[in-house]
Amino acid sequence: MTVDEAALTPNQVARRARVLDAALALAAEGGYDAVQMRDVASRAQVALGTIYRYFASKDHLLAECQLETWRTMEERIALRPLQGATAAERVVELIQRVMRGVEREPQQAAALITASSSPDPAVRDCQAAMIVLQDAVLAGTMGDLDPVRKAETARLLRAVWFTVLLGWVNGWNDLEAIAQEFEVAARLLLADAP
Amino acid sequence: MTVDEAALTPNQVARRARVLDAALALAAEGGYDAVQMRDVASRAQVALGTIYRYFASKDHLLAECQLETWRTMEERIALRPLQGATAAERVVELIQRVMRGVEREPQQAAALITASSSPDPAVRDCQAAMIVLQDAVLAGTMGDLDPVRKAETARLLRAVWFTVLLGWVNGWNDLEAIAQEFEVAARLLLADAP
DNA sequence: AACGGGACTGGAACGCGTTCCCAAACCGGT
DNA sequence: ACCGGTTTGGGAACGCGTTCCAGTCCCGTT
Repeated sequence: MTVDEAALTPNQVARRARVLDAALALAAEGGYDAVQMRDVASRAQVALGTIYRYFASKDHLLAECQLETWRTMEERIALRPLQGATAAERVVELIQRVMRGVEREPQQAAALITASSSPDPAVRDCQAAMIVLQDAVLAGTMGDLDPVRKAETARLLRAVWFTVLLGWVNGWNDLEAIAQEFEVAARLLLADAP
Repeated sequence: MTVDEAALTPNQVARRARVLDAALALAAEGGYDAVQMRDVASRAQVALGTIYRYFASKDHLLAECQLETWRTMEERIALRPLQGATAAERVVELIQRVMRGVEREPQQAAALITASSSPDPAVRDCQAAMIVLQDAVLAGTMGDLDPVRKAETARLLRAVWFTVLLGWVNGWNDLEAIAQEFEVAARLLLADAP
């Protein structure tokens, strides 16, 4: 099973990072299908089998990438907080900021989203971590509101967001529709929030 | 490419039905992974290549199954309408009825959900059809309300539903949590609806 | 009833994720 | 510097979705 366990030698840390970078690069170039494990291995200068010592599956590798990008996104949000006057405005602004990243590398974003909605059990922990992260960020932007309602609303908004993103990846709606649909949700759920 | 085009001979209709039945049976027994195209072929008494004349991919085959089950679900709803007094109650009742089917054949349901959230382009039409169906059923249960708001709310509820179902398939939440989460959404979105 | 073109069968073949194996390289402790 | 174990490299092998092919069957037309 994947080795991990905190205690990685510097070489191992570097290898792991090379693998993640290679996967991200291939995903950016050609999307999910272009991330082929043999190519990741050769681009990362690592043996194919070695990848599987760090990641349990292709989907796990990509989900780990996604988790990473989410973490940096969260930091960026913390550094430069959202400015909208109402909760609805701030939440919409949050989505817009994230969507800018998606527009920059659409194929990569689609690949990561595909992987992190995979039923592969190896992805579960990443999914759980991302859910916690997203709910926290969403709830964080909502100012002061009843904590219970804040948590509920965050979960609902995350559900809407996830669905429209997957809808985009799967080709039912375009990037514009994502923003619109999310705004509708924010309006309906946060009409009365400061 | 998949032959279809309405004009199927009786033999063809029967073959197609056998393939769908075989896929459903295998899915019920062992879930997504147990639906192996070679097994579907032999159980349906059809050559492997023939399946691909009717369905573009494994995911397409299963998504077509899912669409079928949704259609019959819709008919059943039409036959025995929902009884709750408020829109929120009816919507919750709707979900409960559907979830009863899921509980009866959990592995099958999980397999169909997995397939119909696949990025496989061959699945797109099925996804679009299911979205229309679900939105229509949801909007239909909501009594009289501003049509725009009804449509918006239906889309949001569908998003929540889809997300929690996928969460169940992927192992983040159990069947109980699905119902609860959906009830929260219905309460927040339909608090004031008759 | 004979004909011709599309559909079906059985099975081989291909692609890619994943697993396995063995020899070489690495790493912490002596 | 040496040793025993783990890890890595290189590459073959496996499983399953998908494609291809040659021969046979079905079905509407003449």
